[in-house]
Amino acid sequence: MTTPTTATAPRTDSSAPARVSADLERSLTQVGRAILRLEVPQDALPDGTTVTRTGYWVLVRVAEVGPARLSDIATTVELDVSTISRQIRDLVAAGLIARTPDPADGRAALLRLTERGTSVLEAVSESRRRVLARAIADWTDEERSALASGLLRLDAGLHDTRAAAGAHHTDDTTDEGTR
Amino acid sequence: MTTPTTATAPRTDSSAPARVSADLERSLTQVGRAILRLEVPQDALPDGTTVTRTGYWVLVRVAEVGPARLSDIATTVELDVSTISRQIRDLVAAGLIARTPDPADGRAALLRLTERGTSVLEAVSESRRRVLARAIADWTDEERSALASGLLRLDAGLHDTRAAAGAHHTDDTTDEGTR
DNA sequence: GATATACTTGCTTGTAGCAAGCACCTAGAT
DNA sequence: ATCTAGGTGCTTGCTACAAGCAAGTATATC
Repeated sequence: MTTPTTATAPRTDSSAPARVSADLERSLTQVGRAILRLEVPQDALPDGTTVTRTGYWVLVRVAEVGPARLSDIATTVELDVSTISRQIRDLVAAGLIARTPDPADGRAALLRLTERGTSVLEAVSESRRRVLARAIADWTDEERSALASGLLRLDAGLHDTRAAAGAHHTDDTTDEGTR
Repeated sequence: MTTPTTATAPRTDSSAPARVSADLERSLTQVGRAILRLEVPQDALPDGTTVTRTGYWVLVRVAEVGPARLSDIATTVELDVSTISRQIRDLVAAGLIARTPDPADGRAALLRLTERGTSVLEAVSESRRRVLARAIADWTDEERSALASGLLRLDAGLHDTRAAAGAHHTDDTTDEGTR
């Protein structure tokens, strides 16, 4: 890292842009792993409830997109329907999500958080925010919001990139399969 | 930790710090998922080689910490030795990592990248950087390096936080098990 | 009735931790 | 110097979660 930016590129072209790009790749990967691993402090949950990492993320999205069908949720979280199907199955069993038949389509069901789901989601988010808060305790407010907005923007960019790739090719470029 | 808590009640927040904190949690989780999912474009690899997400990350770290023992690598990537053991096993089988007996300790082996490992690592990083580059194509250099340094700093903070937690309790707080 | 869509389920692969085991290393007691 | 006890480095068996693809079922739509 270090990114001292001092002495603007003493070396050659491999300088600023390339290094920043490498730093980004490196730090994003690292932070990404750290964040994902940090997920879902179980002690923030009531009694016998258990929420997995992906389960948490699904709760977040269901809360955001309101009553929605399973396939819509799959789209917003960018995971396969089958993955979401199982997640929802478990969350429904845990009483965190309610499914009501879609009046407009007998095949589909509308999903929404239950009250319990809402409070569990809030508890988990709160707990995660606390962990995060500790990690950025000595930052200034500007630094924090700069990072937050940078990330939101990056996310949007990644999303667009992927959408564009999908549109052209339908295919892959790093798709998931990893097979 | 000097909670900002500018007067405002903890509940019904919407005050700047609280919102930034929520934005961060939200965007980090999202970007983290996106990044992890993006890993390892297989078409960037030579012939029949396959590298998994975690495998890539292990390569990165082995390259960084030079010839090192398995347990050291496990420490730097913050994963269980058993997980690393299997990853290394596969990477050795793929010819990307070489293990030589540690002259100082008959139980251990020193791990380092092979030439092939180095070039595979480079190819994958390069490819990932390209994807990333597309997502931030219209950013200014300042914005890019601001994000990169913010992330590096955040990562350091998370790392410290975790270290501190571990020191106190040995415990877990969200460890992996999620059982 | 034929085709398309919404969801589920079976299978496979990868990720990850814990626990138990084996091989080797280090020290202390004899 | 030797043997034995305990510690350390790594591997392996087991479990659980995560996620995609493919095939199936049920419902919609034409």
